[in-house]
Parts: sequence; C-alpha cells; structure tokens
Amino acid sequence: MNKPATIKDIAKALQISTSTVSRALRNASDVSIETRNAVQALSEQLNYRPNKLALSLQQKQTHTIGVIVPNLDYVMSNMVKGIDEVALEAGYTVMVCQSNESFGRETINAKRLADSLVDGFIISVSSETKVYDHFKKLNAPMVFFDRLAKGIHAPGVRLDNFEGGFIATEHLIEQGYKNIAILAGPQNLSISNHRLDGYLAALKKYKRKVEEDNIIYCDFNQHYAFLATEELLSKKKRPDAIFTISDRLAIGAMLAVKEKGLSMPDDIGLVGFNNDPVTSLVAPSISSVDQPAFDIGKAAAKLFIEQLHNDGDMRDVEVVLKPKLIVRESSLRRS
Amino acid sequence: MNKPATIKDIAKALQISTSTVSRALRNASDVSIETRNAVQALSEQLNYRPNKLALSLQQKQTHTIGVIVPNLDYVMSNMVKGIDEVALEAGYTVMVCQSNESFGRETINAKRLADSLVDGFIISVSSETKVYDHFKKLNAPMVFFDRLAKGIHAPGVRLDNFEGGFIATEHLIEQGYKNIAILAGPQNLSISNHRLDGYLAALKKYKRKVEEDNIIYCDFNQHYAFLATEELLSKKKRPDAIFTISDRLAIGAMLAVKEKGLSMPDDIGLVGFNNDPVTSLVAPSISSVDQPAFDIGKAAAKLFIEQLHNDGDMRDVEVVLKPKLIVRESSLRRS
DNA sequence: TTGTAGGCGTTATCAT
DNA sequence: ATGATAACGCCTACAA
Repeated sequence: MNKPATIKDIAKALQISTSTVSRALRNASDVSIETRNAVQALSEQLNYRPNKLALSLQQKQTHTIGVIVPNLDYVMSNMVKGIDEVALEAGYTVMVCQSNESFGRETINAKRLADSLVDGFIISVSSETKVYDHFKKLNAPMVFFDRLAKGIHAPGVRLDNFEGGFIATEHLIEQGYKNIAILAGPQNLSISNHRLDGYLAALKKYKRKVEEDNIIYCDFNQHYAFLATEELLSKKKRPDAIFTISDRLAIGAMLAVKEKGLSMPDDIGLVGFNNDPVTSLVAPSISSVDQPAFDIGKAAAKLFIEQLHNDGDMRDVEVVLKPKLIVRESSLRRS
Repeated sequence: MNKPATIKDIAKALQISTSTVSRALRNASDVSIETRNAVQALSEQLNYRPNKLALSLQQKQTHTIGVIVPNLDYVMSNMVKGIDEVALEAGYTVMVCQSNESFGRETINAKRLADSLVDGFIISVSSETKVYDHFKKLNAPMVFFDRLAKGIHAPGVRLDNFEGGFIATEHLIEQGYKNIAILAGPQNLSISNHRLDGYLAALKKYKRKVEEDNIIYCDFNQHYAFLATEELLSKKKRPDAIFTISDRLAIGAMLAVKEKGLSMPDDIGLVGFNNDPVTSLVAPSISSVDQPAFDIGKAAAKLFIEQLHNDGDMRDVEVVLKPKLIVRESSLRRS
C-alpha cells in the first residue's frame, strides 16, 4: 500500500538535502553526528530500504549472477546450492534459470538475463547445445561449470571426468570382468567424451581390445539406456559389464539386465556415475562415481567473483576436482 | 568491451531526439515511416537492447517473480518448471531461491528479492517456518504453493492433501491391513496435518480405532524415518502397515522393515507420497500418492499473474488439485 | 511529426 | 559539514 520510503522523503522530513541523507546512511566521512543519528533514526522508523534498481542503474552493476543450468536433478541442484552459498556470502543474488536441455531455452534465458539484469553468468550448457555464439554475444563475464563450453575462452570448473571413467573401468577390470561396454552420453558433450576417454585408457592400460560396438552413445534418458542395453545383451559376444556415464542410464541398464533374467553382479557388472542417492536404494545397489557437486558449485562461484574483482586474465583457469568411486553390490564379485 | 548502445546513441547518430527514438522503437503512433525505419535499422545494427533496469526504475515494475522454495527435490523442481513455463510465456523472468528449509535463509532471500528486484513472490514455505511476519512485511503480491502459509491472507495452490492421506489409507485398509501407522511430517506444516487428517478420516470411515502411538511426527529425513519405524516395529502391538507422507520417509521405513527381517507387502504394507521415481526402482517398488507437480507450479504462476493484472481481491482464492494413488508392490497383497 | 523537460532513486562531483 | 547539480537509461506529458 504505502510506497516504500526514499531518500527524498527522509530529506524532506528532516529539511536537509538528499546528498546529506545519502552520506549519513552510508556512515560516510563528513557528516555531523547529530544529522547522522537523526537520519538513521528516521530511516529505521520509515523502514527505509535502498532501491537496488536505482543503485544498479547508477553503478552499472546489479550484484546479481545469472545461473543457467540444463536441469535441476540431484547433482545439479547440489551444485547450485554451492553457488548459492558462496554468492550469498559475497553479497550477490543468484538468478537460476533452467534450459531444460534445450538450446532455444538456453538462448532465451541468456538474452533475458543479459538485459542489464546480471553482472555475469555461471553456466552449465545444455546437452542440445553444439555452438556457443549465443554465449559469446553476451559479452559479459562468465564461468562455466560441470559441462564446459569447448569453443569459449572462459574459466571453468569441472570434474576430472577422464579420471572418473578410468577408475570405474579399472575397477570393473579388477573385479574380473572381461568384456566391458560403455553407455556414453551425447557426443557433443565434453563430459561424455572425457569419461569415454577414461574408459578407453583403462582398457588400454590393461591391454584389453576395444570393441567398437561396445561403445554406445545415448541421450541422458533412462529409456534409451534400457533399449541400448537390451541390444548389447543380445549380441553374440555379450558384454559382462557395463559402465554408464550417469546413474539414470545405469538404472535403465539395470532394468534391462533384470528383464533379460541375468544376475548382477555375477553375469553382468555395472557402474554408474553421479552417486545419486537412488544408487544405494535399488537392489542390488549400484556402484557409482561420486562427484563433489557442492564443491564444484562453490568453486564456480568463487571463480566468478574472483574474475569480477581481479583485473588479471583468468580465461585460462580451469579448476578440476577429483571423483571418487563408491563401490556397491552391482560390481562386487564375491570371487 | 564496447558498452551497450542506448537510445541516446541512436538519437545522436540520427540527429533526432531521444523521445522520437523511443517512440520509433516501440512502433508508437506518431512517427514518420522514414524515421521509424532509420531508427529500427540503426538499432538493429547497433544491437540495441533496452535497459531493463532503467525501465523498471521508471515503471516501478521489474517483470520478475521471486520464487522461494525450501529445496529442489524431484517434486519441487517440477513445480518450479511449471512456474517457469507460465512465467516465461507471460514475459516474466523468474528468480529462484532455495531456503534450504531454513527460516533464516527464507527471511534473507525474501528481503533481498523485495528490494525492488521483483514484482512479487511465489512461495513454498520452509519446514522450519512457524511465523509469517517476514512475508507480511514484504508488502508485495504473493502466491503460495504446495506448502501454504496458514496465517497469511493470500491466494494459494496446493494439493488436496487430505484426499491424498485418505486414499492412501483407504487403500491399505482395503488390502486387509488392520493396524496402520503413519509417519507424519513436522507438526507446523499444513501439508503434514492435512495428510494426517485424511488418514484419520479413513480410519474413522472404516471404524478403525486410532492408536495414538501409531502416529509419529518426524522431519523429512530418511534417517529419522528409519529410527521411527524401528520403534514402531518393536511395539508389542506392531503395526502391519505404514503410510508415510513423503517418499523419502518411505525409503527410511522400508530399510527398517528390511533390517528387521520382515517381508513387504506381506508382513508390512507401505505407501509413500510424491511418486518420486525412486519408488518404482526399489524392490519391492513402493506405492505412492502422485501429485501433479508441474500443474501445481503452472497454476501458481497463473494465479500470480492474474492477481497482478486483476484488480479484484483474490486473497481468498485457493486452487486445490487432486492426487492420484499409484499402487505398486509394497502395498499389494496377493491375498 | 518531433522536440523539450522532468522524473524514477541513487550517488559522485563540485561548490559553499 | 552540507547543498546543488548532473548523471545512469528510459518514458510520458506537454509544447511546438
């Protein structure tokens, strides 16, 4: 109802100028104690709150960070929590937008936020995104996290996905699995490729042959994983273990294995990725590569704020955090 | 690098006044075709984008909605998606803040957003929140969803939680369970109480005695649910079915049942709430009350926008959507 | 059809 | 120690 009080109101009431009020409010240097007290008392009484819009307009910064994420699943929402934490601490507000894995949505979100609403961006790219011009156009500070934008010269925080793929595969090898397949993700995503590279490196280290048709690219979709696994299991030379680069894929794979009447971990071993809580709830529980999601978010926000305040060129900075394998029933042979 | 173009730049370049540019840009009434074309051409060339800050300052509205949610779990993130959808359509941007179920965070978030950043709020209250003064102080349009604020006279969208509690309990009764316990949520949350009321009503309808110690209030926390269930199962008069008002609680309960060596659904029946995907993945799969999360979000956003544009008093509007019971193995007796 | 002036709320600069 | 003025980018009377 009653409009928020402004500096003008206070000035008028106290018969002083707005500039004095402004100074008094900010405890600035040159203000008499009396006026300061008077101003602060009245401002409190009127419940004065500075208008951020006006401030931002004047200072050309909004103290707001635009965060664009492809979804808000378990891992992502933890990362966002990490961003939130650091941003809040540093006096920044966070605007979270979901692209729903859609390139179009991502573009719209970015444009909107760019219209003077945010000081910069913290972004994880959608799985549909193959070109990055819409980000370049933003012409604003940005940090990528989790899913980086290959073509863009900007700092990033990510998991060591290669390592993740490696330890998962190595573990399966050590458990005695001979013919290990992989459900990789979309080919344009670097996380997908890195995990695949880790898989390949592990095979190589242990001198295993790479079977081309043991490598299946599929979207982050449980149903596709189900179908892909069905196909894998009906090959003549059936794999005896599967590494999936996400837990959702792992669930799909597991359902296919069950339907086929095969037992896990005996007939088929399985390792997923993300350490989603669901992995410990299904039977058998699923081994998974854990990533420090919260810390990745925190690191991204820190990097962003650092970039904003530092003048140095940070475009080459890439923070890489380590994954950890959580071994559960799905890949643990009694042997 | 190069600062964004402003109306002034265009005006100067074209040797006309800013007001003319402003008009031309908006295809306003009185502008000669030539100038309009010239302006629009140049604005495109300069990649002109109106400064939303300036606009908001002037028009006293930001076209931004502040969304405050306790968390971003499966259900909530679907609700937010619904809000997003409608808001985007209507030309609004959404700022999502998580309170992490903390009263303090909720208050901070609300205050920050209120500082001229948003036109209003769409809120789901944290489980810690027992008083609502911090919302009243906002003095801005707001709509509550999912978890409503009892003390506040504002429109809301919610599930028919009573109905949800009722159908879950009735189903258990129909399956022949005799002694049905409930893991209710925090006592201050209306969703918790409504589901409990539905449970009580079902018992009453079928003339079952209500055992006071079959009613356990516990936080939305899997571990508490585990402990609570352990306690329930060690009573002399052990319950033979449990209705939990969230799936996370159901998981905790299930783990306790398994540890106790009891079988499900034979010894103990179980029904959860939310229809989280996890319920269909565990063994046995868990029956659960499904809520139309996406639609609830959409309805909330619609209500908000309506409220903003309508002058009518909508404070008494309460949209209530219906739940649906999804029956799975955990409560289906072969009998 | 176009231009001028004032204002949205704030701060920075320059006087006084 | 305080005030006046201009500016941030835009829009809307009102005037020409």
